[in-house]
Amino acid sequence: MIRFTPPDGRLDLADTLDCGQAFRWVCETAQDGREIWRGAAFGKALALWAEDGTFCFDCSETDFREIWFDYFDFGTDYARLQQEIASAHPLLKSAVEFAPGIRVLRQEPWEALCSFIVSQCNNIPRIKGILARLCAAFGDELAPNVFSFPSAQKLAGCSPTDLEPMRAGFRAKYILEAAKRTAGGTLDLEQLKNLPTCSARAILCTLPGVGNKVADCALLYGLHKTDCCPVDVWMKRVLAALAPLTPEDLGETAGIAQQYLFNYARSNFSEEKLVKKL
DNA sequence: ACCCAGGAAATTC
DNA sequence: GAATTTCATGGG
Repeated sequence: MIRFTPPDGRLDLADTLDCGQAFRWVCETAQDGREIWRGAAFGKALALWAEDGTFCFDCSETDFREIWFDYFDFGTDYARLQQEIASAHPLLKSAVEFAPGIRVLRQEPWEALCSFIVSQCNNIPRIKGILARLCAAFGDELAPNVFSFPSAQKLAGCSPTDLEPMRAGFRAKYILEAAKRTAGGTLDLEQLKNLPTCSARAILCTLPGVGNKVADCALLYGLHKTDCCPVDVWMKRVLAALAPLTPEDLGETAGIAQQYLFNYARSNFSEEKLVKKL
């Protein structure tokens, strides 16, 4: 078990693991009242919780160093980042102060792409359900009821009928096509890291069912292209309040600013209230 | 029956 | 090119 305190002091498990960037972390309240988060990435399961002002990672030291340190982006100074983001606009300052414990995770590229293909025209509880069923059916059980995300190779071998029980609806065919291209080498997600963001986005958008928004999410959450700023319905509303500021004005970390804004908007305002406030 | 959901793709102006 | 309509599924 590893005890770790982020050098920048920024980490809130609930805000980070359940703010719409990842869909597979689940919280369980233990008998002693601890809130334990369980999940998996890069083929490893993890349980973690807050305790005595620090964080406990139930994993080996090797896994912490090689996987989880980077997954939680602990190498980045979020205190400094937040200062810059907040200075750009009063609304951004409010958004950062509302949930300063959010960090943008460095997830697996393939899982991020699949997850946001599923997110299209869908709601968060159902996105979670579809992905949980997908992983339980085709992933490996790494710990009791904790599964790896199924590889592109594994899913490429599936038929639409195989995916029916996942209840992904019309998105199932998009998953299969993305899996086939990735498994077949036509699409190399790792190599997209080396390309400029706009080139990588253009390649992702050649996938059926992938438009700018899904591509931006895959780039931000899966390839950590922090200049990518996914704009969904909530962001469109918030951006109106930032005008004449645009995502491009937010610079190299626009994607991280976006995460604070998205969370702030969804947590605080009903649609009418937000529109009214603008 | 009706409405919506972290959109995409086609069509129109 | 920007604005719009259509498409598409499961769950409440």
